[in-house]
Amino acid sequence: GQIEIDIQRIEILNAAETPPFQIIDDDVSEEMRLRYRYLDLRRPAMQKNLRLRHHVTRAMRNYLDSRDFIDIETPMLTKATPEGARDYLVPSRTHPGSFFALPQSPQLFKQLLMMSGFDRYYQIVRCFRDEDLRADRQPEFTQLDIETSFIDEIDITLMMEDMIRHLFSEVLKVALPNPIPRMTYAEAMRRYASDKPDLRIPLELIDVADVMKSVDFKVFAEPANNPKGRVVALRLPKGGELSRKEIDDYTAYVAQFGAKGLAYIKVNDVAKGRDGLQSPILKFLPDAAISAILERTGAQDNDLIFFGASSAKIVNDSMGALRVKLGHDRGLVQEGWRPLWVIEFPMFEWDDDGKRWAALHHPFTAPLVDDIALLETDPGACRSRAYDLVLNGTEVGGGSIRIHRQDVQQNVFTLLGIDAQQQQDKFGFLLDALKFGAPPHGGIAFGLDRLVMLMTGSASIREVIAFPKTQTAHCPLTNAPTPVAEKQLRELHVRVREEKKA
RNA sequence: GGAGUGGUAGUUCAGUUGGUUAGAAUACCUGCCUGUCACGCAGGGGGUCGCGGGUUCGAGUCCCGUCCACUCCGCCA
Repeated sequence: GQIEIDIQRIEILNAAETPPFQIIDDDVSEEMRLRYRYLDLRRPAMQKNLRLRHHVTRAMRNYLDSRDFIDIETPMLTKATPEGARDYLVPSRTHPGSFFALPQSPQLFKQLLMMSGFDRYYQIVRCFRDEDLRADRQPEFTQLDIETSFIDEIDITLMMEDMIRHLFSEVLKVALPNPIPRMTYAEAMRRYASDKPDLRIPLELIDVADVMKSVDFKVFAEPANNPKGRVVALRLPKGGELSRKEIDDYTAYVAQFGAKGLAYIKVNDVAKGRDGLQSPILKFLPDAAISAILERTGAQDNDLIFFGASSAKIVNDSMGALRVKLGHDRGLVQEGWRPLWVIEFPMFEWDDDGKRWAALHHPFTAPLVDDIALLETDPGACRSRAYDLVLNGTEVGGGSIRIHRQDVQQNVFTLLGIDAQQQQDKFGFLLDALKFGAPPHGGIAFGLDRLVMLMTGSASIREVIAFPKTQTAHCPLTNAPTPVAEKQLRELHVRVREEKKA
């Protein structure tokens, strides 16, 4: 009611129908919002999100341009890769029976550009992965893709964190830590059971396998004595307030990560030792184990101590997730921005289904110089020159120094179970290029959608993408994907199986 | 592929142990009011209770299947 308009003349440029929902109201279902996305985008919150996204990409370009990076485009129609995510395929009209793949990332092209002498490349580029969706995963997403030559992991991460600080300072007027702290993968897994720890949550896991080795409780003793097992304690301050139902709900929560149960000890009066505790598992634990647990966790009156005991994978998956859930449920998440570099990832992880080693990052990642000998002797212990940038528990970027020597690249391919013939078929062009004086190089890719999601305080990347897809990778606005005319399919030499037709 | 939550008027939702004609708010339509600005007043229209099947004398409600949306697991080099 602050502006009064005295109308002299009125001309109707276009009549508007009543919208299907009240645009200013926030409480419309997401289904409706996506179906009428063009109306939804009128809302101030969405206008703000997309403008902030623009400010972020502008600040990225300004920063990189001032440091002599150049923006080079790479193909959208490219080659299907044997590893990694499922590809989106595009049939070729001119090559019957052959298909392009949309890029999962411009990884190999940007490495080739290093071999071409473009020693500072960047691109804000769409990537495609035909995998199931999540709140922070869309089948097409945007990344800031970067590659540089003659640089090591220290220098590139320092430059990149400087860029991220620049973004936050320019766009949000927020000063991020300088330097951004670094933590090895091993330490992150040990303390947080996660390779992307949310440092805002002041809860840590404590290893207790050593005191559980001889307890008369198989659930703890078996993994405590198994080299692939892990036994941890997680102290929840004031956790004594939890009801039986809440504890049952957490047990169900960890079950989805494969945990068979969730043991706990309620600490009523720590000064009384065993008598001050309450737990179904107390009878299995000798006094030495109990005092070690209380001491190491720093237990205080009215705390609850949870236990995870199983294979290291299940313990890490379940207790790492429980730590985050408890942090949110109990209001323990601290305010602010807690970026973190996670470094020295393992090169490989064992793929139980395929019975082979799989690249943790990607097959072009260089091994840590000190660990090169382990490639031959103990691949599982070999660390890589990979680094991830984690922000408040979300992976916002990841990269590595790459392999620039053909023989090392071939060795890694072989270790990954890619035989000589496949190496030539799938990556022959890379192996050839590495012969002609490939410089040492490395790079990183930041997930633009996730970064902007965090910067806008959004719960999903759909809030920062103008026209996102639903969980079934469907677009409610255009109804894509749709069947196509038989004529179109014939031109593409594609036949659709009858039972799959609508 | 799996687990969970939800699907009822244009929209957002309520709907009890299965029981008469499925409600509210808002939006919409008509009339009145005319210094309103979330106007107000009076009246009105509007429902395949996601879809299909079953149980029952009777289903929005119970059972089975299925589709859609969301969250998560698997998956995401």
